[in-house]
Amino acid sequence: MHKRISLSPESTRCSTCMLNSLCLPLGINSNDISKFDEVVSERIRIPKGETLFHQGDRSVAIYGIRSGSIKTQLEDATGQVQVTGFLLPGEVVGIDGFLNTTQLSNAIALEDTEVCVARIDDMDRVAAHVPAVQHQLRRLSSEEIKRSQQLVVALGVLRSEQRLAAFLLNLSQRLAALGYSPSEFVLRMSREEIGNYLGLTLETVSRLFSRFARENLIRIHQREVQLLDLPMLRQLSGVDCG
Amino acid sequence: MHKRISLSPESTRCSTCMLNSLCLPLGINSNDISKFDEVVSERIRIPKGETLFHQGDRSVAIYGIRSGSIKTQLEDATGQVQVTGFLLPGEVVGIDGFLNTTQLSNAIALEDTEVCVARIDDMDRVAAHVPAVQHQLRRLSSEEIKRSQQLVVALGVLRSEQRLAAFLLNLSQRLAALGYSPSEFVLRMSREEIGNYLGLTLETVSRLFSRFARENLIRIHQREVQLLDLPMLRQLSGVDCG
DNA sequence: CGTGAAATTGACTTCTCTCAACTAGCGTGG
DNA sequence: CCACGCTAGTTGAGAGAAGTCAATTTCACG
Repeated sequence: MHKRISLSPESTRCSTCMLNSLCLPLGINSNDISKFDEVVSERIRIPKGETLFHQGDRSVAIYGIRSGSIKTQLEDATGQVQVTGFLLPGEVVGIDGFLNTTQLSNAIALEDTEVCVARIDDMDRVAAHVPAVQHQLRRLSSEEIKRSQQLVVALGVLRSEQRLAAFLLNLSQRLAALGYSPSEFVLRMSREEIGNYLGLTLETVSRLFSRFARENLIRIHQREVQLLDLPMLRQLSGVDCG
Repeated sequence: MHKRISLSPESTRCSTCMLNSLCLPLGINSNDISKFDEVVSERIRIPKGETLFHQGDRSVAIYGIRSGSIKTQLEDATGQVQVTGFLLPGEVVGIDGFLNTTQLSNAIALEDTEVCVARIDDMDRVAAHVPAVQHQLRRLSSEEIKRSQQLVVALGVLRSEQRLAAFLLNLSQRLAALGYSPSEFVLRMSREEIGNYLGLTLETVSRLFSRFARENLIRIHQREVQLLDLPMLRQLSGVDCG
């Protein structure tokens, strides 16, 4: 199993975490936030490429990402992979499993990653008498469904270039929310992983990056991206145009 | 608004409904099932083509389908449509909205349909002191995520023929659970709606039906389908092959 | 500095869409 | 009851998008 870090009183807890306004305790006031300190008992370190949980595992917890990043993916019997999400710090992994008794997806670290563990039975116990926590679980479930539905729309109605543009914009926006540059970042995933997320081959992803660069929409060198023309990318993605 | 039918004591209630083992009260024992009679206060009739709720509406209830069928779809600003599901009797519509404060999708009747209304505040009130009901809501949320993820996989990794085969098999299985023939049924949706669900054009759907018929996998005449070769369809869908 | 994985690029194939013509079936009203 | 018109569905031809296979290139890492 992964390296577990028990949280001593002097460790960073939810109440003192920089990410608490984005992560598990989102929208919970400072009185109730301490309830999360009660629930989040430990952290786990997951080295790059290692699995946090497997599809089919009994669900024991949900995980707030403290640093690093995680991909979730579904695998069928034939070994075909559909990546269902790339999660960043402050985001929560394992909600789909929380609602079920077993995990629906695999969660794999894209880089060395640290996650805060909120055990399901602790969550349930606390939620029973803290409506804010209950509400939070519902919000997280709703987010999960929205994310999934967004992906359905991308795969169902967008063309490849629109999917990739929307993907870059989505990342940009989420990184901005974390205080990073919205226009310059490093992709933590390979072309193949992007392809498995967007329902495209790695070659198509690579060609599109090259084309976007040729059209001066982005600059890209390996995994370093710079978004040069956000308005044009937005228009291309077809998400907002009327 | 739609025709509302208040439920008098002698009306069919959850406790006496044929569908109760599939619908809202699934897996709830006969003691607790009467709690649903408390929650399900009325039924609504939705004529074919009419909308049960719109994307953006404040969520007030979840709906168990008593008869008929419903499609749910997302629409973006450009009017592009992604159908996210076709729901049959005994299935529950509006869970995504239940978790949110507003509806995420539109729900439209494919034929004259009757739904049982479980108001969210009633549900929450009852759930607070009936764990079985709470558990049930979680189960329904989980089902919703699974459904959505299944669609993601279909759109992301399956080819058109596999999508359509999987679609037919899925319908077949759900109809069988209702006691209908798994091999002979009537499609309640148009080719275009199937296309909008599977991320294909109506022409592609039509061509695939013709091809399946030519290959003696199915027989199809307008909306009447007969599945002639279930094993072959299963193999084609790629869902189970090793 | 060499090796291997990841990424790029090209040539070609295949799948799906688009546009268009045509057909079948259904409902309405004369 | 039939005729008309409308909608849904089918089919074909051609275009365009994305996939496949293969050859390089780049870069990270030992």
